[in-house]
This record gives sequence, C-alpha cells and structure tokens, in this order.
Amino acid sequence: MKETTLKQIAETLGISITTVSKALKNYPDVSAKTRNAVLELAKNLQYTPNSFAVNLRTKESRTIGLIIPEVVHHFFSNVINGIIAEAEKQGYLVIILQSNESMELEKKQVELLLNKRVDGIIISLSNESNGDEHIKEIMRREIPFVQFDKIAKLIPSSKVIINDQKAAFEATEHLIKKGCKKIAHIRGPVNPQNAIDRFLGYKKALEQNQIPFDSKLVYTCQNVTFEEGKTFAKQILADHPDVDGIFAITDLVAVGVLAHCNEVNVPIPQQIKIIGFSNWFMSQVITPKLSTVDQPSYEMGAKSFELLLEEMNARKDGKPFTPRTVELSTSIIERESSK
Amino acid sequence: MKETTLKQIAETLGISITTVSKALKNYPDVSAKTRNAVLELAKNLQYTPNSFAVNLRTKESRTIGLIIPEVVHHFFSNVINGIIAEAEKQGYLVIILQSNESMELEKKQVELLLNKRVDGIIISLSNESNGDEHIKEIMRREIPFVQFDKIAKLIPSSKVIINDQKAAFEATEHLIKKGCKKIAHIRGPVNPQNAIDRFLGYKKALEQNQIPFDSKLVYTCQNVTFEEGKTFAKQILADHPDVDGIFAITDLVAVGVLAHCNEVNVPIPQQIKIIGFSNWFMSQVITPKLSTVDQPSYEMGAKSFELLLEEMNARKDGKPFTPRTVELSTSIIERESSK
DNA sequence: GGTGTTTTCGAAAACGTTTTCGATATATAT
DNA sequence: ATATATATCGAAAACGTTTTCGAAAACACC
Repeated sequence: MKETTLKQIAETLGISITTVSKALKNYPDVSAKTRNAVLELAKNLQYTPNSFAVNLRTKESRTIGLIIPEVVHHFFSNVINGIIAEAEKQGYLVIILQSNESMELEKKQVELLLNKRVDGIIISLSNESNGDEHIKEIMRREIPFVQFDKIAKLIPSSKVIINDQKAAFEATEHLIKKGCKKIAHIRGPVNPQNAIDRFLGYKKALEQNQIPFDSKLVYTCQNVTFEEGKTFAKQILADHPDVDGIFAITDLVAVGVLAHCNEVNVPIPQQIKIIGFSNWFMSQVITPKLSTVDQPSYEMGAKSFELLLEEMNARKDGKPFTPRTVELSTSIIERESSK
Repeated sequence: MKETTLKQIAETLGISITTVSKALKNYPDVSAKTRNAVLELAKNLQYTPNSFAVNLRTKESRTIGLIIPEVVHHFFSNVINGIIAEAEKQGYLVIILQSNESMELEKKQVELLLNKRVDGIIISLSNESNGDEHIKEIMRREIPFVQFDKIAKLIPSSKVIINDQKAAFEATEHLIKKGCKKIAHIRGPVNPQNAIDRFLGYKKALEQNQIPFDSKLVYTCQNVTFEEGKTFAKQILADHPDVDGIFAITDLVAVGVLAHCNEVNVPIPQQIKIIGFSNWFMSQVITPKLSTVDQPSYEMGAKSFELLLEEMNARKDGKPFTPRTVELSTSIIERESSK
C-alpha cells in the first residue's frame, strides 16, 4: 500500500535512481532500452513523483494563492472561475482565502500564503485595506504579485482593473440622457479606490452636464449589502422626494433600492430611474430588470493569472520584470429600470 | 534576500541544527538560555519553516482539495465558504477545482489532487459521474474522503447530505396543501442521486395525497439553467394549460419559470403556484418572491470539513476509521409564489 | 570519589527528488 | 596500435526539516 518511488523502480530494475529519474524526464543520456524498461515499470507501478520532494528540490509548488473579500459574491465567484481555468491550463493549482473585508484577516491570509511558499499571489483588497505593511511585505519578498479590482494604487505591482471613473461617468450620464435631473449616488465605503473613483465619475458627469453637485445626495455604504440598498432608498425618498435617478455602487445595493421602491409602490423607471454596477446575474431576472454596468469578471480573473504567470516565468529565468497594468473595458447595459 | 533556515540560525549561534529545531518546537531537552537565544534570533531573522521541507518530512501538506461542479453557483459558493472557514480554523488550506459537470474533467481533477498529495479530498459529483473508477481510486489509496450533496451512494465514504426525498416530498405537499391539484415537476438530469431522490419525493407526495402521477408532467433538465426554466415553463403552459403547481429542481430553474410567466402575464401564484429548491439569494428579491426549500449550504461545507478532519486525524494516529453520514435538515420557506 | 540521575546537546538518518560531474565502455578516426 | 569522440551510466550533493538515540556534562547522594 506504499507509494512507488524512484528507488523502488531503480532496485527492481537493478539500475541507479539517477538513471530512472533521467529516463522519466527524457534526458538524452539514457539508452532506449533502459528508458523503455523504466517507462513500463513506472506505468505498471503507477508511479507519480512525490510532489513534496519535487517542491523542495525545485523550490516551487505550482500553486498560487488568491485572496478576495468574499466567495459568495457574483463578481468574485466569476473571477475565481477565470483564475482557476487559466491556472489549470498552465498546470497551476489555486488556494483560495477570504478576507471578509477585514484588514486583520487579510494580513493573516497573506502570511499563510507566504509561509506556504506559493509561487504567486493574486489579491483584491478588502475595504479596510490600502497597501499596508503586509502588502509591502509581498513586494519586499519579491513574490510574483497581481492586484485586481480593489487595488492599492501606489504599490508597484501588476494590476488588472477597469476604469471605474469612466464607467461611473457613463452610468451617470446614461441616467442624465434618459432625462434625470436630480440623481442620487449610493457609494461604497470611503477607503476602496474603486468606490472613490466611481464617486468621482458620478460627480464629473453631473458637472459636465450642468447639474449642480449636492453632497447631500451622496449616501455611503458600510457593508454594501442588499439591506443597505433598501435603507438608503427609504432615506432618499424621505429626504429628497424629487430625486429622479439613483446610481448605486453595485447591483446588490441597486436591487435593494428596487425592492424598497416596489414595496412602497414607487414606479420604476417612471418616477425614479436606477442603474447599478457589475451586471450580477440577479439583475436580469428581477422586476423591473436592472440597468447596469457590465464588468468583465471572468476576463479579469483570467488576465490576472496571465500577468502573474508572466512574472513567475520572468523570475524563474532570473530576468528583470516590470509590472504591467491592464485596463479592461466596460459597457452600459440598458434594461427596464432606466428606460 | 535569501530565506532564513535552521542552519543559518544554528551557525550564527554556534549550536546544532537539531537544537535550533527543538528550541523552536518547545522540546523539553533544551535549556531556557539557548531556547531564548534561538527564539530571539528566529524572530529577528523572520524565520518561517520551509513548508516544502516540512511537507516532505512529515508527509502531510495541511492542504485539502475540493472538487465541485461550478464555483459560480449560489449553493456551491456558500459551501466553499463553510469549508474554507472551518479548514482555516484547523490550519488547513483549500485548493478548489471545478468539474464543470464533466466526468472527464472531474477525473482529471482527482488525479491532480492525488498527485499533489493533498491530505484529503471533498467532492460533490458532477452530473455525469457516479462512483466511477477515479472515485474508487481515492478510496483504494485510503485518502481521507468526504462526499457531499451529489454523492455516489455505494461508495463507502463519509457523506454530508440532506434528505432530498423528504425535502421534495414536503415541497410538493406544500403545493398540495395550498390547493394545487395538477403539479408539474421540472427535474434534474437522470444521473445525480439528488435529482432522483427529489423526483421520488415528488411522486410519493402525489401518491400519498391521492393525486395520480403522470409522467408527462415531469420535465427533465439537461443543464439546470435559468433558460431551461423558461423553456419548460412555456412547454408546460402549452402542453398542460390546467397545471396549477410547479416544483422545480432548483431555484435557478424556478426563477426561469417565474420569468416566463411574468412575460406572458400568467399570474403567480393565482394561476400557478411555484416552489424551488435551495433558497438562492435571488429568490427573495424577485417578483413575486419565490417559495423554496432552505438547504443549509454553509453548514454542509463546514460539516464536510469536520468529517474530513476526523478521518485525517484518525489515519494519522493509525486508528481505524469508519465513515459517517451526516444528514442536515431542510425547511420549507413560504413566500409569495405559493401563497 | 564513586555511583546514579538528570539535564543538555548533537550526529546522523530519513523524507524523495533533481542535477552536476566524473567514470566507464563503446565506437570512430588516425 | 593509439588517440579521440560519443554514448551510457551512477555517485553524490543538495533542498530543509524532524526525530531517534547516544554522548557528554552537570548535579545529587552517600
């Protein structure tokens, strides 16, 4: 019931471990005869190299780490999908860890991965985090490293992002073109770069369309949940009954807004037009269907791994590596909520 | 820029590697003086044991593998959540692989994990799969192994399941109690045990309530998608205009049914009452809100890891291990679609 | 000072692989 | 025949840790 090793093959064949290893790896300095004998016996004994030993010897594990705020999230689970798929093609396995939007935990997860000696790390920062010590530590150790979506701008790693400001600008302008005059914005927490950028895009769109910006029309999420969407919708209706457009940081929140409006019979899109962000699956099955910004989540994952692979390969060859930033494009999806 | 090793610490302190190792692991046979010296230097040099070496030596990687049909799925992402959370508490990392509902791929993923020498494997079978060779291989190698949700009944491993038949029985009976006389069932593919069991539960509920079973009222999904839900809804309305209840294999399909009914203005629940399965988040935000069977997905993940841990620990201690099956309970959630 | 006990340490083997480099043996050329 | 090139192999080191076992040193006791 023991695992087959090179040693066993070598002994039964009466040759050295070295030769067995070479035969298996197609080294040129082993005769066809011995090679075949080794290959056959290896097959019969179902030999597979002990990856622990290989890891130790080659100093790589063909495993990467991924840290995201949460798995149960349409956007992130799609990203995971893209990363796993791309990684698998290249023979890499993926360890997934969650930060639960906590910087404390994120720090711990980074340490776990560092200690595990993964070949590379991909991360989307938690809301509390922003290029702190633990992120710098990754850079210091020169572990191949890619940030996506929620990034620390100042950390000079590879990055995969969308142009949040531009996308938010377009979303807001979409509402304006549809006739909205007074548009509220439910924004994300203060820290994350993408919440900031989306807010700036919103503001810019107002300014460029001669609509005065009013900070009272901006509501800030703590946890970016469905419930917050409902709460803020109620608040907006109470504070500013003449609001005719709402741009929410993400579809989940927008759906919360929609749910509240449905409950209190505020007609959407007649009285208020709504647009979300990220194109969650849910958005196309609710009533009314939610307009949103399509964000290529699968591609974001795939591209993130691609950049990571570039760096891993470069470092393996001892070549210098300069981080790259890839910006993926977004598009407005018009559905019933802004018709 | 090199990693610190036991050797380095030993040399700078002028002691042996053995003693350093023992000091760090709190062996009793090292004096307080040397221990402290080691501990301090280790801290200063930021020593962390090389996990590749530890793996090789201890023959365990503190890593487990998880194979599921797909990550982008409300149920499975919740399970992942439960597994990762529980694993982390015990110092285990989780490698996630997808079978994409393909047996071919599932087979490959099992091999990957086996070669990677993970300490244990948790799996939910693809629709095409049912205890085939690759699953038996896991058992043969005596790798700690847990199946959940979609299981191969005949494989004697630990299992975490719900009583699909009972849950489906209750769901169907719920519709009956609400007055439905002619209930259609959109079932899952032929292979998976849980699709079979849910179908049997549906059938049994009809029989026990003196409603004749009609195989023409059973529609079989291929891919269990939103689109299939829509398609079958259309078909049901055409084939059997007098159907007044539909029990769908999962919420995603039920939402498809709902979407079609909304499109063609079939009033839900007045004309047809609908119940789904799994309690996806989506179900509570659509119109009308979907009745469903709540399935404790997070707990399923957590429990799966728990059982795996039991087996991993038992095997480590060389103790015999007898697999356990844990059945988690479900509950009917009544919402608008069956009022 | 002898005997026995306890404390503290380190040599060495082992985990299984990869790779370098040198040693044969065989073939080719002069 | 000798010298040179080529084909085939294996010894050994290395990766960094853990653990067994024995040795040495320190201490106790009479």
